[in-house]
Amino acid sequence: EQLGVEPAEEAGRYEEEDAAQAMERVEAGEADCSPGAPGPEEPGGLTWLVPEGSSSSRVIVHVDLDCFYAQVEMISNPELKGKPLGVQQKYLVVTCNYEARKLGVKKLMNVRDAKEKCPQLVLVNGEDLTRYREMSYKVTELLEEFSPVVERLGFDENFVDLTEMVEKRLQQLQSDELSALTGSGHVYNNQYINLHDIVHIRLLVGSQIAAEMREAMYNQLGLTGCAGVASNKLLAKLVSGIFKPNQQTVLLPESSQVLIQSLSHVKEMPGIGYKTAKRLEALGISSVLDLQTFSPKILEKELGISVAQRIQKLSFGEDNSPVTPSGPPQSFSEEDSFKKCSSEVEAKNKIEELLASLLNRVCQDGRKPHTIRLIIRRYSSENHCSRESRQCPIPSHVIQKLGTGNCDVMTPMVDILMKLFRNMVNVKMPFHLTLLSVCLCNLKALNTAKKGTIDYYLTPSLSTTSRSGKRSFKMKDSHMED
DNA sequence: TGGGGTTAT
DNA sequence: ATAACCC
Repeated sequence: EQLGVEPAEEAGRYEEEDAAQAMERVEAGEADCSPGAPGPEEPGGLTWLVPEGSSSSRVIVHVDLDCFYAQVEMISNPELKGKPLGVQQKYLVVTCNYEARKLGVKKLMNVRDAKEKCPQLVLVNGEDLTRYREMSYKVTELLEEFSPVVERLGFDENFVDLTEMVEKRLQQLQSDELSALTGSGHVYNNQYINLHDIVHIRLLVGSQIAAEMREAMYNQLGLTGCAGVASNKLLAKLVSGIFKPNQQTVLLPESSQVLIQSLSHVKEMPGIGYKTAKRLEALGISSVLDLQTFSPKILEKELGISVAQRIQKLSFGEDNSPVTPSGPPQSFSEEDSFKKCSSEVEAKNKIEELLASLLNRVCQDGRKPHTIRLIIRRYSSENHCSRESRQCPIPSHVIQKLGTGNCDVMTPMVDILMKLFRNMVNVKMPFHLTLLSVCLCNLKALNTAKKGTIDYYLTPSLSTTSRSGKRSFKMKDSHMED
């Protein structure tokens, strides 16, 4: 899968390969992409080519795992490998492996339709996300080893800013190695590579790193995926999907217009969602070119200056948003959907289940949530996706009990949740819910406050109760609650 | 459409 | 608290 050796029309062939074969191809590729650059004279490295970071352009990689849930299931149970496999949540096949896709199964397909299309389809239940979530974080952690700036997008996608790493590698590069420099994977649009162009060079080095990332994912975690390398997140994401599965593509700047113009509708642009696409449609905007050429003033008036300016820049392939390190999660939530819940007792039982799982997760995380939220969805024929929520601070005495083994923290928290429930739902009237969700958020690190510091005396658990067992002075409640 | 996530207002 | 976006 060395640059330049793969004509686009051959890409389909790789879908027949298994992951191991494809990986072997990656390693076995022959150098091919050098147009025969002149050997730079300076023996020390390439710093002469890069005048003090004059190139402000970035190198971003988007890493996208192939049918992630299905891959995790096949690792859990290798007997599933080679069979058409779907992952089921309720009555939906939320994702499936490539065997199943070949037989006509699509993502988010109804189980009935899928079974009709593909009677041999093997289904596994994927409503419990625990193993997917754990594997997802292993991937992110692996990528963080390459460079700490990793942004998660869902469970199966990550952005990594490779700019600094590429700079370092270029400084290490001996000048005579430049003429032999080769990227890895496909070049979008089969574009000609100019090794005199520092931007090309940097992106090629980015593609080498991307290949190393995919290799590490396969060797260490057994996972395959795609990667896209480009100068910003939008383009990296768009280009990562060009050759699938288990392949990678680099976008050189001269082809960015070809890439974005290849989208058949503005809705395909990441950042333009369902609502915005509908509003654009009402303005007669459906293609990327429509959006590029639309009056900015009118667009600002219709969508607000923020959205208008952002999406119009996106339509030109411009995206200056940084890769924001995700770090640990901001919230933990568990939800369950169902046909009907119409009694308080029923709701309480479901809420207890959700909360019990959450408490395990939050306990493992180590940080403590300071806010709890209950979310419901009411039955209604039209507005299906609308949800309502109520949240409140978790009392500090409950926070302190979190993670302390046999202490019953369920009872006070269920009491809080049921108050939130009755605040949203008039239980004296008939009701019909189709979803319940509990979210623990506003996570704060454990007390690292040291004795003798201000923090120590302002930290209720340390300065009042835990030292002597009795309060040495009284804290104001307002300091102890959120 | 499921079972998650994020940020902006 | 909701609305938009992402998977």
